[in-house]
Amino acid sequence: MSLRYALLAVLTVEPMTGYDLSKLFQQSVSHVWNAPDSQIYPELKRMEKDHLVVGEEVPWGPKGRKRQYTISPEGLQAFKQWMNEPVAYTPERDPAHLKAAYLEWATPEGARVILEAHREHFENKLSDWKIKHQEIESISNDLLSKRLNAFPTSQHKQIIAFKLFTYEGLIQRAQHEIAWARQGIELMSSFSHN
Amino acid sequence: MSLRYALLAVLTVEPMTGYDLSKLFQQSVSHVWNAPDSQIYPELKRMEKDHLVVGEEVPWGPKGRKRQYTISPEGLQAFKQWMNEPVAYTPERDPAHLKAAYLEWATPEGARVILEAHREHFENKLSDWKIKHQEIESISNDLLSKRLNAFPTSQHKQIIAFKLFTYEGLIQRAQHEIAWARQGIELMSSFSHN
DNA sequence: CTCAACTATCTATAGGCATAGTTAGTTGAG
DNA sequence: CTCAACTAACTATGCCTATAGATAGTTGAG
Repeated sequence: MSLRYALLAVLTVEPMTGYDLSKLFQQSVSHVWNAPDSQIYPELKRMEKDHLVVGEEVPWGPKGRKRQYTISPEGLQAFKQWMNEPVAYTPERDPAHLKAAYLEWATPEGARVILEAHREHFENKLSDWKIKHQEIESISNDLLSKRLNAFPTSQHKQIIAFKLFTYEGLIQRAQHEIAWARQGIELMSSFSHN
Repeated sequence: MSLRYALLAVLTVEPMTGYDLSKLFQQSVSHVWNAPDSQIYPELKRMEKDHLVVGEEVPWGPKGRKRQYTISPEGLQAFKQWMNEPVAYTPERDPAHLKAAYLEWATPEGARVILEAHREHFENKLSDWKIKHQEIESISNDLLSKRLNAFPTSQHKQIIAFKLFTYEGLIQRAQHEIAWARQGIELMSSFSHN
């Protein structure tokens, strides 16, 4: 159900088409909540049916048409309500730690590859999240600029602070995962050296 | 697809019924991979159809029957193969960080409640994971004892080391999440104090 | 003996999600 | 002018998962 609210969050900035939202998700929102377009289009339709957004056909070129979605007062209220509810935590389902618990079944090389891949995976994440953090700090992100413009200057500091806080959390998590993978690699070495 | 391998991992120790596996998941495996019984029973059937496990009806009391599953050579091979493949990372989908990025839409009290709940959620996890860690260290876990008995003593240190490594990672992650929530709570305070 | 708690298994339903297409119009470089 | 790249939107399929409930036998405390 979070997809719905992730979409509403973006639509608080300005009206957008499914395509716009899909691109935005690929570029930026997907760092915290990934969704392919095949999920976004039907969800927007459902949201329209539930009156959370208003869809409107707008021309695009001579013959083309596109559907632009605007958040409705009802949608804004639903979003605010969700924003004041505690997070719905999903049950633990961690493929990396599941596999780690049974590494004795892997060959030494296999275990090493798995741990190296873990490190690499989170090093990529780390670099993505650091870029996002930088973007927020320097307000070089288009969507953030627009968002800030819709709020009084007095609130800008807060809005930025929450986004930096979010990405700082992700950066720290990535660093933790990298450190953990390194521990595992060291553990492997300690086994092969005796 | 991880559920299948989580089940195989447990079945490497000894044959079990769906009920046994379901209880085990609730008590211990669910710390890394949660699954309700309604998922376990049909998955076991599918695994039997795929010849990864062999099901056998055994009597239970005077009239009762239960179905016990034994891992097959084919199942063991499939498990070992999975254990030598890199982890299949799922796309980012983090409800807590999604919400955190838009905390300016929550009321100050709402934001505080969300952050406190995050801290509490991971404090509960932390205590669960610490208990598991302790259990592994002292080998007071039944399943682990049985697992060790099936391996030569020379390998015990390694098997234990990997399990400790797994739970150490989870413990560190919980500590990171708790620290992050605290940072957020402090951030909230800094706003209300001026 | 009886009842509650537990063991054991399974069904149903609906939603979320991954993956892989399909169709049609637009735009800009060469 | 034409073609590739892009914009735009959607469909299909199947798996995975959440939640809820159904059914039947067993065991042990009192």
